Amino acid sequence: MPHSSGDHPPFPTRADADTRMGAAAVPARGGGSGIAARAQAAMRPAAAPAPYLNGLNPEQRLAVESLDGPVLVLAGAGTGKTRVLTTRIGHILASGRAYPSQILAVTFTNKAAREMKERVGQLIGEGAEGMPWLGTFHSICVKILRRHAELVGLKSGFSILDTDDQIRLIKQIIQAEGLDDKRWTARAFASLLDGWKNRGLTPDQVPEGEARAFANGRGRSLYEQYQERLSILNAADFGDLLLHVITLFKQHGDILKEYQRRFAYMLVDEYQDTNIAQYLFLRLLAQGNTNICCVGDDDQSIYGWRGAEVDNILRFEHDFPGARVIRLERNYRSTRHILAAASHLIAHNEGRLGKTLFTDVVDEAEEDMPVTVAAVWDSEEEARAIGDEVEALQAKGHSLESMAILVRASFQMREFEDRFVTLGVNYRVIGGPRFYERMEIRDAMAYFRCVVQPADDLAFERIVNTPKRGLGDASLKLVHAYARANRIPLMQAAQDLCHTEELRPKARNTLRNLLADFDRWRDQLASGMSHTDLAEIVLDESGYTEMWRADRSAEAPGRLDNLKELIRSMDEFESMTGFLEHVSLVMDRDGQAEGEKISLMTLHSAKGLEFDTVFLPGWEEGLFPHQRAVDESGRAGLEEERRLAYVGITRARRRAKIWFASNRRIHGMWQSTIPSRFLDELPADHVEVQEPSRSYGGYGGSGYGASRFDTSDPFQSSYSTPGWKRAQRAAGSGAAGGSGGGFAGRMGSDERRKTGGPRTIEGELVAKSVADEPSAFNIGERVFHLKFGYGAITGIEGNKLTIQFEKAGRKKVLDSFVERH
DNA sequence: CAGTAGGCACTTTTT
DNA sequence: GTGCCTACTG
Repeated sequence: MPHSSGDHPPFPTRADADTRMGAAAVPARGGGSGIAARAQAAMRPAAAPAPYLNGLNPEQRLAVESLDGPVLVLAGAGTGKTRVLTTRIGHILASGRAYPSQILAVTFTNKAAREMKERVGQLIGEGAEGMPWLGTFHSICVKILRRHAELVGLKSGFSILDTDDQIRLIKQIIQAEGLDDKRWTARAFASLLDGWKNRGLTPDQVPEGEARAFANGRGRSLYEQYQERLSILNAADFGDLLLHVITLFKQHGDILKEYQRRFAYMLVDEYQDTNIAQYLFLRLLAQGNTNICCVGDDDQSIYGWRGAEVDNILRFEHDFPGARVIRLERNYRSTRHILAAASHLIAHNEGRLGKTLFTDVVDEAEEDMPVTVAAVWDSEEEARAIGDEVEALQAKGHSLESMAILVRASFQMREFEDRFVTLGVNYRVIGGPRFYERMEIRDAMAYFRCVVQPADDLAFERIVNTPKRGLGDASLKLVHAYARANRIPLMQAAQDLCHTEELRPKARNTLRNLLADFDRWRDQLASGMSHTDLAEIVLDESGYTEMWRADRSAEAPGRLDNLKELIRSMDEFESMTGFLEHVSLVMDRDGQAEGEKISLMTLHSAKGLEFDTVFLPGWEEGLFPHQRAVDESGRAGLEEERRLAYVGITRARRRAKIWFASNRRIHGMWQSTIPSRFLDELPADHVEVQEPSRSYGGYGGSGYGASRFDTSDPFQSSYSTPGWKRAQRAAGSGAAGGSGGGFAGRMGSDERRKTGGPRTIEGELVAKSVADEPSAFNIGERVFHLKFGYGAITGIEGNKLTIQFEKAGRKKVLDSFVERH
């Protein structure tokens, strides 16, 4: 369908209005009933161009209308990506090209799936139910697998293991192999396994070298045993959901063909986050039908560490011959300063497709604010200063909802929480442990699983002695051995053992009672009791609720609340089984929106969100970019950190405020830090360096730190002057003053550490936390420390010193941060 | 078998 | 500094 350039306004006002109005912490919603009505109108036969296309800019429109063949939409931050996706679906439907059931639309998270469902629903004017194949990779794969489970060695009712179950299962296998489970931890193997599955590797496909590297060459055999156990348990882990489908497609061409035929159009959101397995899945389907549209932003790929392959998006044109690449570069979210800062920063990455974002967004209410960078003495002052700014903005009438603090690592959150509690500022932490990952919820779920699936060994193990019933290791070992010997589920083994003399009478009795309980609950469920009532009965009669009621700890009441909430949420499901399936796939819970609050989260969980004001604390070498990312992944790691910085800045609509501290407590020890290299990479024209506040120097301005600090770090003193960039570069090549640690070659090559010598790669600035040599200091020596001043050494462990400071009290510090006096 | 003390490690997180 | 896991002891 040819499109003329005259039938839409040059500047799409709708999306613009959306970003301007929304103060809420959610992506701008597109359209309302108006669009729905227009979409419906569009479905009537008419010669006029479909009205739902009206608000789109030329590139967006092209992306919506290029329906045939592979399309890659490179959508920069804030360029209306979701809108394109949903409108494209609407367009496919409205133009009568396919039925809703013929469209495969995959997202990464349940949240994204939900949002898309909602928006498509609005667009086409009907409930979300019309799109059975809109969902996450995992939920779609489960749907496919349930139909063909037998072909991959499962039964259709297979259960899905969560990470917890997975770890416990691996631990059992490692122990059964007689391996040292401290040297070869279950956690380590789990992540190895995860990596393999992310790459679509079945046990026989794991490269020899990698398989050998674990447990003295037994990696492959462990993987095989693990899969065998899963098959016996009739269970699959998250990785399997994709892997099994890939195997299924590869081994059964007829089935693959069926799905290729079924999916007339395929859409993929956040393509830069796909891993190899997901890529293979798409690739197999796209072999029969090339109408695949992937939307993503290579600059926002921040999940490489969990298997995402930026390469998937970088290689798209190669992988899908004849692909059309459409760039969305008009940004509807941020002011020019924010966009310029982000673009300039990300331009330092090499491995990218390259986009040039531009914007017309202006903040009329205030003068166009440059991105600000502010220096503070330590993390405490950072929290104090940001708290002050939050209150100042609030006083000017800005809502807390429009602000967010984005940190690199969750340990940074605590100080802000403390500060907000003190100030009485309402805050909300986004991310963190999910509802269904809480201990009490998992325990409760395990009870339910045992009722529904008597063969669910992992669930049974979890609750057999929770609450404490006196069924300890000894008794459990017997049950285990018996179950394994007879290849039967644990519960059945327990049943059998109750009729023998092997168990101690007390344990036997307890066990018999527990099994009788489960039998009774099963009967009740079978005889028509509602699953919510049963759930309540199970938790009460098992003594589980009582356990928490009797618990005196602070969390106990909250846990009881969570259990109530769990039971309440079961109402929405038809059966216990339906509920369990939902929970294993949808591990999140929305809600908690009440009240006006500032949001506190990691940079990772901020992706996809936007706020008027974004605070970005902790821009220091070692923390951001994180030392470990650089150490473990070299240049690639650094580039991913930079993308994270890009994501952080581009979350801001109006104000982006960056902070760095000169001192931070890491692993319980105070360390001097220097500003992040990312600060160097911001364009001076769009950045304003804030003068250090009066409190700079900490300790009530006693001054002993500040004066010393100024002279000891050339970069610091010059940061607030126009020549700050040059000054910092000078600091890079010259002496690093007393701030400790070698400062070798900022932005060096990505070569791994040279053999021998101290670790000084890529501007290693965080001192080593392990001692290579005995400390040069002695107990009793008088020393000087930048942050704490003078003190005497009272203890030494390697390079860690315990010092009694004259003003600051007793602290543990690294020896490289003090000097003799 | 259960409660407690010392040891260790500690980025990011979805399904 | 703190939380979590393990090993020891009552």
